[in-house]
Amino acid sequence: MPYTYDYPRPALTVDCVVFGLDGQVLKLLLIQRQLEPFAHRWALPGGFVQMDESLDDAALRELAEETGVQRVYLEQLYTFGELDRDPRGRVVTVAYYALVNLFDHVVRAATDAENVGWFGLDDLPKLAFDHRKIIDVAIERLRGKLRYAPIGFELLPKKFTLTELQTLYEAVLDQELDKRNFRKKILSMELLIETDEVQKDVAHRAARLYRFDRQRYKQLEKQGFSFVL
Amino acid sequence: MPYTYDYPRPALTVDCVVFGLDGQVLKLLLIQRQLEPFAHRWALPGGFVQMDESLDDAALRELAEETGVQRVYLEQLYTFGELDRDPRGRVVTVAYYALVNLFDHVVRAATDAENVGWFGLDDLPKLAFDHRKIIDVAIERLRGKLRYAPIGFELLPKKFTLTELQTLYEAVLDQELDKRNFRKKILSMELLIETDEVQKDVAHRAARLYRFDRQRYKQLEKQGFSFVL
DNA sequence: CCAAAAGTGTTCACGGTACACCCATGC
DNA sequence: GCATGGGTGTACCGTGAACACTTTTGG
Repeated sequence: MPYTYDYPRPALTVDCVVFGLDGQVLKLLLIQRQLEPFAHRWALPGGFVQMDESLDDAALRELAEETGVQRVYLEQLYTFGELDRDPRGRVVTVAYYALVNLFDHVVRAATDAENVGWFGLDDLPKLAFDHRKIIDVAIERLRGKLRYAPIGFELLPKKFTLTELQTLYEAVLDQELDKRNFRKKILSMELLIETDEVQKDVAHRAARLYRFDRQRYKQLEKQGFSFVL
Repeated sequence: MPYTYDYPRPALTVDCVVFGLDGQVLKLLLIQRQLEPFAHRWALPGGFVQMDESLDDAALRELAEETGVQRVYLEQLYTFGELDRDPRGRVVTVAYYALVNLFDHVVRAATDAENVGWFGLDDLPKLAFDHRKIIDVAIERLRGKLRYAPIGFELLPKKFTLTELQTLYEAVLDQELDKRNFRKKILSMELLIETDEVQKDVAHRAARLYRFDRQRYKQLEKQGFSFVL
């Protein structure tokens, strides 16, 4: 036990709230804990920050280790430091949220996770620690940010239809949107590239596929443009 | 050295970016460090998180101890955890930002601060650690939030004139606003209470004083109202 | 009576919203 | 040919933006 300090230090962890879109439904990626405390309880993927990695790196590492999810949009959410949030003692956690296309990521449990799974927001199991609270903060942040930043695209495949995009907005914001107005608005921003492909294997007229023009967004952003939907 | 752990732990600090309005100018509260590293260099008030206090409490305590500032609007900003941000080793800091009315707070240096002072944003001294970067993030956040939340009032005295309010917005957002439109907009929200007092000791027509109706805002907020200016 | 800032109304353009029908495709 | 979702245009209204003059007060 070679690690001694002049003053006591809280332990530092990271936790990840991973959102994924499953068709029409927004889901969350949870792991089932193998170890105490809260063994067998579902929880956010996360773990201790190591000395040789930044916080962002720690979040990415834990996510990959415990769930197999890699290369995701990740953003810091909030740092939770209440005194009683972990029965083992003082643990401060830096929470992140991530957005992924659910079908791009085959999840698999590993290290100290005995199981991994996607859960609908209205169907969450009982959670370890204060993870329920962290999730609530993440949902609030996602809702707030979706309208003012082009982050919804992270939840979709690279090529998507306008209806998929609209459905995503409706799912996250939990309100219906007018199809014509939605299309006019999003197309008028000129941030979507119309591909020459259409949907396959649908039992009706196939919809056109679009890509998000990230380059163009970055450029417009520099010129003071701000995304609003 | 009685504090021993199985694994190494980063040290955990809090730092506060305190904004204060000095007439027309937005200023920042800095302390001059007494101790190494960066002795005599200017820095954000802050310090180590203790085991028996939450992060918020730590921020408030450090602020009071080092600068004498108390009872402020305080909000968590971001957590900085790069590997090389402190020459003493791995230190993660949870940054906060605070808004105060500069004239309400007589600052005084104490504990490990050898000096305290207000600095205009365009007139900041060379800063310790990555504090310059933290400040940049705080400014960006303040600008972003000012238009979508009624936090500007925290920078003003309890009773203020509409011109003072407008000047504050102009100072923070760094853009001129039309007087008539500004007044129409802010008054139409019905969040200001017109007092029966006017300015004193001015060499021209005295302006009416207003108060922000916090009660009413909280109520409207519950009903889905959102502040936009 | 002059300087300085307070206070106030109207017009115009644009963007958000509401709304309904035809089109293409697979079965 | 029919069911299913894809795709489109227009009218109205409200809000944001532009803009200039009168009023009050102290010195």
